Amino acid sequence: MGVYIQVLEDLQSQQQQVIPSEKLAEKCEVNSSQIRKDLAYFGEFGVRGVGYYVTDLLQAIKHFLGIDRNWNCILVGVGNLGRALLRHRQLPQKGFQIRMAFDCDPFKIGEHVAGHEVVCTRRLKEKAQLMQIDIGLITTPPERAQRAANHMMQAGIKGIINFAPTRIHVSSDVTVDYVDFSNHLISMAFRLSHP
Amino acid sequence: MGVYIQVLEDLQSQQQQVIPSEKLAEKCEVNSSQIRKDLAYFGEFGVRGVGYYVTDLLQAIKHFLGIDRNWNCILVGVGNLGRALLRHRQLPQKGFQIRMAFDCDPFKIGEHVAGHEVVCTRRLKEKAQLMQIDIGLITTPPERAQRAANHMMQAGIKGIINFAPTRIHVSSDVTVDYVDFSNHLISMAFRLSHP
DNA sequence: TCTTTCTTGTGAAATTTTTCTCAAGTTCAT
DNA sequence: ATGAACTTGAGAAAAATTTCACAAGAAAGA
Repeated sequence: MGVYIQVLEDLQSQQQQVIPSEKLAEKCEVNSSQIRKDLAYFGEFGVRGVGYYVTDLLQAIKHFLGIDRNWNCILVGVGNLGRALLRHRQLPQKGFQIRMAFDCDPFKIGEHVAGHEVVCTRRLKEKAQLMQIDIGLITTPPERAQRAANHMMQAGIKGIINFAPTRIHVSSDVTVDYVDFSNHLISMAFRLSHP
Repeated sequence: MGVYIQVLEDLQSQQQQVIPSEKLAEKCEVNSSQIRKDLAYFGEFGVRGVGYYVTDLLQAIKHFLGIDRNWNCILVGVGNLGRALLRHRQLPQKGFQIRMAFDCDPFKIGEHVAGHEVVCTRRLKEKAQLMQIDIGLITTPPERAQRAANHMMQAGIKGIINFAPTRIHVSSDVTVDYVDFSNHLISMAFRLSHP
């Protein structure tokens, strides 16, 4: 689904107004029926004999996905990955604002990264409750991930993205998503060794 | 599949010798039949009435996935994400060694990041061919991703992982994998807005 | 040895996802 | 107008994935 946005924004910046599912499929490297099914899922946006109006479609997809608004995020764990995310320009561009950064290392507390002061993780609840935070990003080492998740839950955060390579346990009203690049390398290793 | 490794390594470090699919399923948050199907796919590793021997299983999985060896990688694009990957300790630990780092920015060339000298991207072919490089990581801005891919193909690299948010075109003997965190944030936004 | 309790591996069933196909709507040249 | 060329939306078919259900093997106590 994210691919559609990527490709459509590209088309938009190239001033292309309309695109048929066949061409869009080519660019996204998927089957065109797939695209038509997906797009038909949230309304009739195509025009028969013509195709899809890029701008309208993009807006509709974004609305459907819930990214036609801003989302407040916080990050726990200011290591290499944490810093990369804090500095990543693409996230705010897509409506995901990292509002605060936390770490429990006294050497990091007080430091500034990409305009964010690093705050002690213990103060997460106190700080995060002042603002309505939607999403928490965990970029700690694996042994600290669960504690970070606990702090987030105490602050009422309902969506957690865990970049640490470990499972975490959360109450049933919290959604967790796991991200681990090593998986991509592993999958590549597998594909290269089974030609 | 990567989850299995994560959980099994955890069990191994806890000295647990045997685990039944039911318990493993719990920890991986998947169905136990699923696990048994997956594990049976590359041989009969379980023992009926007992379960799976953690160490043997782990070794078998790693062999099957092709990660019981080292893989030589290079990276193009020494930005925030590139630096995070270069410094990431987990990758070499799992057998993925980033051997060289390239960038086309004259200010970055010559700089050292986590023990890697940053080299001009134009010298990629010349440099990479000295060593047998298996996997190329693209962490450039999107507009430079295709060029990076071209350099990699010229150096005979058959596996590319593209972290840049754009599609790239490669010859049919090259495998590409796309990685984009914004997708995880988008998917989270979707789940939070459809409770 | 026999019985009870576990737990795997796997065929069958159920479910989900992907692809095929085509009627119906749109555009454009004539 | 009319016909030819396109393209969507959606039902049907096909393929892939996930789950169920249970025979058969293993362990342990009586």
